[in-house]
Amino acid sequence: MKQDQDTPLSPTINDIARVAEVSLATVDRVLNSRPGVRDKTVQKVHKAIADLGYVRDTAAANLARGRVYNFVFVLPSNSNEFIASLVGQIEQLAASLRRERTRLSYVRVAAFDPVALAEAIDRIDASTVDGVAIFGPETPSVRDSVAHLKANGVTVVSLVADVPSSERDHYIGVDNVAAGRTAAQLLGRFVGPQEASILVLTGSMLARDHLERRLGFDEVMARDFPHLNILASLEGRDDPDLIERLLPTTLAENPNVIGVYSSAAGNEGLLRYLVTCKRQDRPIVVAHELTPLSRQALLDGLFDAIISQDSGHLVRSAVRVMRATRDAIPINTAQERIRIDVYLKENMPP
Amino acid sequence: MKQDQDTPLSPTINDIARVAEVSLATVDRVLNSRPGVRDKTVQKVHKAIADLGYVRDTAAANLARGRVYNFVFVLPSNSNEFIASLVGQIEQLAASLRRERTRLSYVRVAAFDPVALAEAIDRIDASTVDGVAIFGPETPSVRDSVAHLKANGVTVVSLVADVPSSERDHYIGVDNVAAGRTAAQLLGRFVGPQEASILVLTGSMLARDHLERRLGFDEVMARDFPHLNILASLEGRDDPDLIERLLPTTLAENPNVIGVYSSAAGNEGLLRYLVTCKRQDRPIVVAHELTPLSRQALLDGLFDAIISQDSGHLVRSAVRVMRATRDAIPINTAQERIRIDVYLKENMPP
DNA sequence: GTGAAAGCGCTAACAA
DNA sequence: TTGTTAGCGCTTTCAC
Repeated sequence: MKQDQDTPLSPTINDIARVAEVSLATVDRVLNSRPGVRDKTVQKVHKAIADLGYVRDTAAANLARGRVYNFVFVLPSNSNEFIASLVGQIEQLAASLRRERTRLSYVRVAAFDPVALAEAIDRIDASTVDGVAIFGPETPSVRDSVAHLKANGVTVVSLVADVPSSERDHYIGVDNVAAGRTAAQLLGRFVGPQEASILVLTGSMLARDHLERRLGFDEVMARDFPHLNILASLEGRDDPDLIERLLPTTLAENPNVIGVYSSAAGNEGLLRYLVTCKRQDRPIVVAHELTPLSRQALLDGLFDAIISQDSGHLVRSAVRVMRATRDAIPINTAQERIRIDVYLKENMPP
Repeated sequence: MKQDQDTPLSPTINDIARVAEVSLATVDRVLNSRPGVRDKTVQKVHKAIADLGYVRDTAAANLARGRVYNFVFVLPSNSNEFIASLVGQIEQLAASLRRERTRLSYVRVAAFDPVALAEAIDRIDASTVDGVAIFGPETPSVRDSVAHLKANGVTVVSLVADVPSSERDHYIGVDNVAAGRTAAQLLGRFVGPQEASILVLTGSMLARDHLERRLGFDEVMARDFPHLNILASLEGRDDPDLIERLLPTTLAENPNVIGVYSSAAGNEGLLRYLVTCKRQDRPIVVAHELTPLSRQALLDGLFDAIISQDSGHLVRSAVRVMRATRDAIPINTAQERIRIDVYLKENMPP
């Protein structure tokens, strides 16, 4: 390519029709692989497409079709900052996507409740909805509901927590095992070489993302930091109050804790505990998700690092992937890969 | 919004024309703020737009306009992996943007050479090019060339290294001061509390990005790690061979170096030196830009962390910003902010 | 099996 | 100052 400033106009279906000596309608039939065209004609058209290097103008196609994309997000109803930020991103993107014939909406479902989730999925009207992005636990009933949606031609992606055995078209979220590994590497390096204990706060071992993080964390801790003793997880159910209550007891039983990995939501409870600690007794803390609270904690030196995933990217990526799946065009996997972001107070976005 | 599955069709200019009791052409004139419409009529149309909540369909507008975006990237001609990856991203995106009426091309210009850069910019044909993304040093002659382009209606963005005083419309790249700060925080924590020296490798102090990184680095080192002695920068001019030659001398003169911050390109030279070190003598290394070479170094334990910026994101962002500027539609600053990525071997993309 | 023609939402001559 | 009309590239009846 290099500098190619002259702009040879792209060929259109008119050019193809002319070259292949058929009508526009026939070209269209071939392009959309609709039936009712003789094999020989199909070949002619394909040849013309190849010869001219034709690429279809999706915008024009969607305009003609009158296509309006309608996507629904299904989110947990417990409201922590991460979910709130997801909601905010959906609403913001919904506004700006209006000019692109794309409608976004969301429904909320009780957290950690597979039955409610399956019901919510079943309530989605497959005739008006083009795609659904689901953030929730995976169970057989959920899988059935997803399969049913898909059978009705709806695109389904999983969000934040994958549901690998289900029928989803794509997973939009980080590799949670790798996120756990990253947390371990960071925390292990930050606490230094002394022998001591590490506390892991988790949400629910039913949540696949939480489980995977713990797996990755343990793996790297065992491999690279054998002098550290990893305590059994504290299940906080993403509930700040519960966490605040559980922490003092656990830490009293284990006076040797110099590091904490907060692998789920509920940072607020942890922070309420941390501010009560004397400066020099405070453990090194690695937590998840950059939110107003955790960013302040980073600034204040209460947290030492944050592992995060960009909620804006999650939402935009979900929409792009659902749209591309709908249009049967390829997706840019590099662009859609959700990064495991590492934030220190120095590289936080403003 | 919540669940809003019924899809009320968006109003079109036809609806506005009907409500405002004017013709399509008049609505169009108002929408594009073209002259020749009575004030009163303008008001009527604006009222109808507001009442109906109209948003213009950009795809249809571009189709009708027959608009084809033509963007040119100006890149340094010295080829290190980072620039190679930028080129790869441009070529890849160019291919996929064909379906979106957008043409991408690039020109290469001698690195660290303001005169050549200004000449290259002057050679760009403002009548066929809609936007230019420039990665290069800022000098008065460059500023003049940029101003000239802009005067001819071309959108100009700076890429990777900002040129704040010039006339560019936007800067696409990381905050390099913050990147330097991040490197310092990471390196300072990783090397531990012992008194020792840190070596900083830079490219050229003429390059604004390199300079800014050094500033940020020094700032945090002085603030948080006063026990570390930061040596004067080694200017490697992004040249692996030069770096490989300079390193042994410098390190012999400063036997106490336990950490290296490689703040520019030329990692290859550093690596050639590192493999010759005995395992236990190797310094802790924080480098810039995730590339095939640096990712392997991370895996091999030769590098301890990488500060990076996503080349795919840079290129996509540049294109989106140039397009939005051209269409005078708002840009999503959160989406266009280039992250300061921190990579450990655990969170590298595959 | 294939083609002609109308139309998606918007723009741009050209008239009036 | 305003309106009419013919497209942009593609899809979709409805004929043949």
